[in-house]
Amino acid sequence: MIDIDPVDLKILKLLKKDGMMTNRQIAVELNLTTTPIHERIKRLRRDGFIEKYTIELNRKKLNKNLIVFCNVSLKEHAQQFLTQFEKDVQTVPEVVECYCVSGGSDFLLKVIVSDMEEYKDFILNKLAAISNIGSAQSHFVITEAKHSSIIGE
Amino acid sequence: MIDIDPVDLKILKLLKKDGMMTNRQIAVELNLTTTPIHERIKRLRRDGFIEKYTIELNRKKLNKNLIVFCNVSLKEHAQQFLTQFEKDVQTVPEVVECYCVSGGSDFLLKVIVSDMEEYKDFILNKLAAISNIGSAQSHFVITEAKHSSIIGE
DNA sequence: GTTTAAAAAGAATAATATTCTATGATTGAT
DNA sequence: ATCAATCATAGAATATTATTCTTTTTAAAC
Repeated sequence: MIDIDPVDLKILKLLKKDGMMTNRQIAVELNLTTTPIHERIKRLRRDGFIEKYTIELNRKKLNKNLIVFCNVSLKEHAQQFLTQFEKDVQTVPEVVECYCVSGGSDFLLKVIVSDMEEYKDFILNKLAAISNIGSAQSHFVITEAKHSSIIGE
Repeated sequence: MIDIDPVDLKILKLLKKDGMMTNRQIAVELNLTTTPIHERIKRLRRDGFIEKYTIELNRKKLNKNLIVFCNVSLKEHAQQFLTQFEKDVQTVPEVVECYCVSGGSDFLLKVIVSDMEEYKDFILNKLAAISNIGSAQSHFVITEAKHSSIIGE
């Protein structure tokens, strides 16, 4: 696994900010021509540094205005139960992220819904439907104060 | 604020999966021609449903293999202290996300670093340097079991 | 100083986006 | 029921951009 150089890092930062930047725009920004930019991006994609191109959606416009972090503990902790929970959680669209964590609980879920009523439905009909749930503690997001990337802002 | 129709939603899902899909590819997928696809995407961008085009990076390749959720409580809770903390946290690159939450603590931070040593440095030299910190409790991510979008998988 | 390899430049071609105009369908009013 | 108006889509022409190939420059090693 070879490392990336400062030029690669600058390209990644620019594409993170705007994935539609043309090779020419990037080239101007970095005082290069389009060819090396094109070759570098090709390599960064081939080697997996860039996993994919995607879009960022506006939660509010799509009527998903409530974020809740939910700490879940299981009753049984044998491996089969842990992996079963991870499997079950895949099928619940409200659960956007799921982490197996150390500390107070077994899993941390990031849940995104439209409002409190939909969250109630999630807890009562989706989460409770999963077997082996011991306890669940909800932390409602009041403000999303920061949302950045692993490479700078 | 007008609503989006099922065709718009399908376009958003396709672009979420692959932001580099050409209008023609999307058109073939949805049994349309390139023009309506182009017009719809232009509208979805203009109206803010699509916030931006971007790339997804590979954490491990970039040597960011440790995710930690950190519950932070402040000593003082007057508004000025809350907003000051939110401001301070912006300058710390290791903090990728920051939420003001209800429940046990004031803030939930998502921290991404290369390893435990870098996390130690974050706690001792970055977080502790911020004023008004009452307590901080770390939850280390063992497994990232799910990572999806607000529109389906 | 010469050789070698890597990176970048330049130019030509292929693919795509973008715009303009035209057609068909739907809606609302008379 | 008919007409006008609006909207979504289609088709075609143009402008951008990506991509590839070849050449030139740069840097390092001997």
